[in-house]
Amino acid sequence: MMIYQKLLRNSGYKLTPQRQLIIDVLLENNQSHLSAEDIYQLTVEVSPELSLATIYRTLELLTELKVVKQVNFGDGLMRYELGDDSDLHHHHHLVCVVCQKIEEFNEDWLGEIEDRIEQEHGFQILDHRLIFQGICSNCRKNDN
Amino acid sequence: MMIYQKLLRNSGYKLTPQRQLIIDVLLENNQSHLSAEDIYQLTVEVSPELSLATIYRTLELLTELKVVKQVNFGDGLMRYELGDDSDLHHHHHLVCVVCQKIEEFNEDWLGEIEDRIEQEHGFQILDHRLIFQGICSNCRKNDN
DNA sequence: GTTTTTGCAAACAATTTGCAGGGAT
DNA sequence: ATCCCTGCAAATTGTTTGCAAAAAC
Repeated sequence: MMIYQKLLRNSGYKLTPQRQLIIDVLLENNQSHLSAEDIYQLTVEVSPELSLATIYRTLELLTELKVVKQVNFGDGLMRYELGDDSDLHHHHHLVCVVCQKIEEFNEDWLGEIEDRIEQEHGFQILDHRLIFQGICSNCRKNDN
Repeated sequence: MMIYQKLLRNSGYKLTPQRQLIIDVLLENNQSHLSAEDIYQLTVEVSPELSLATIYRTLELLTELKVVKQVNFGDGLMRYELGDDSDLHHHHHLVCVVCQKIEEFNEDWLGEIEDRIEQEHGFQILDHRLIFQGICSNCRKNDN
């Protein structure tokens, strides 16, 4: 937590209790791809006065500082995940269309593909998003 | 256009003038990744009484019938593209963060990756979305 | 005591919905 | 005559913003 205080300070921001709480929630639910509303539901128990607006503002700030990354699964809202850049670049998602659960997996084979795209299209790649939609092993067992 | 009439009929729907017009606009702007609002702007010239609500309902219907596919580039609104499934599966996007232009490219190397995921995760893949964000060749030349 | 940061409520933008009228079969 | 389809306006949802008060330095 000292880490985050320092990180904010260095950029001219303060680690307020609200921001601390939001970061805590993100840390505790690391693999969960929380939405702003999800975070609100988790913080409201601890600190009912914390407003959704503050959550959005904090997430915007943390995104700017690269503490969190926004991910859009196309389900109508933004989701946020903690993580450092090096991880995230090789980190993708499997979204189950039955139970909506999101699995993660890591791979780095996009590297060579990116090289090819840069050569063939002259397109300088900064980031990518790869999302697979399908049916997870659990739902396949319960063959819905 | 007969094709679409048949397609709708077979599913119990009618090819109304409004639906026809929306399909025409999609056909004429095939590579354009139009949003609902874009389509509205294009139809309103021809047929000013056509409402945005009808466009949304038509796009929902066409999505259901697999005539169009929704694509979410994470820019806050849904975009729609015509196309048959076989194409779309090997069809990805390069989104320029400078000029917002969207290039397309086709590749099918995700096949082997999908096989691996199915084996390792027991996850049955139905679809995927791969989007690269970066700087297009044009914007690189004008070195912004 | 100035600068951040917050909570509240209002504003906003994209999309959806309820309903009553219009059109096709 | 029924059922599908449409336009309109209102509702909904996710997110952003203006402003005045509270907190941090």
